[in-house]
Amino acid sequence: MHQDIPEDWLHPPDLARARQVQREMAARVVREDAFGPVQRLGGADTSLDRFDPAQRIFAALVALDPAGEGTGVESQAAVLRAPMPYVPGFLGFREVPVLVEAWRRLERKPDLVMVDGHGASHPRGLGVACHLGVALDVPTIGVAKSRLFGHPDGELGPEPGDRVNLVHEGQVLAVVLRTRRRSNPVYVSVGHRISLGSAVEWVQRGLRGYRLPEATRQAHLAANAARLALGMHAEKPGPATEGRAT
DNA sequence: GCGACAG
DNA sequence: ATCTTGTCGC
Repeated sequence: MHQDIPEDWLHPPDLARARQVQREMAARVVREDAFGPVQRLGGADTSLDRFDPAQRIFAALVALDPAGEGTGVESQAAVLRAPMPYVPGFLGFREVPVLVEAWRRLERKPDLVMVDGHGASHPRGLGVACHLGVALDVPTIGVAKSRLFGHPDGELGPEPGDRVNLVHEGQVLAVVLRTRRRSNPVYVSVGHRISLGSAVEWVQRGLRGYRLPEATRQAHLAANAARLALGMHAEKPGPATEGRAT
């Protein structure tokens, strides 16, 4: 029922092709609200150990009740060998494949997903949040903890709720949002099938007293837990080292 | 040529 | 991204 994802969208042969893919996929990003009632809010994040000789990346996809106090409804994890090293601007090619695997394991798919990382606030308009959203054709929001591209419009106020636009050549790429007093801001951007205004609203609505919205916060904890749990098993160096989790 | 550079 | 307890400040 779900179309297959083009091979190059997940595993381009080289960086030149990857860059080309990003431009193609960026053209498919929908920056308007295109989703129904959010009965389940998703959170996506990955975890890894720099020194893992197996180069594994653990992913977690969690589903929460948007109105709940953070109680996760479902959580799925997956692990894959890193397709490529980390290169700023190409994070999607490292994280999306394993995130897609975790997504497929969810029994019931979230209606909107908050991804840890930038969305459209990216050099070519395809941060990991857009990448995942377009690949799955699912509504996503990018919630990053630091800047990648563009510059803050002005000075950010100290109060929770204060915000400034992240701009580049007159275009608004994201909203730099103060979610907590005395905490660094988060960068909220369009992932897919949502407007920037709605993205910011959802992030604010998803806050539960921490710097990050509960969805990505829980995803972070789950990805970490998956790594610590599954990471104990001795990995086998095989030709096709593709693992699973749950 | 020199910085900047999500996770 | 991750290694890590207590501790200083609001």
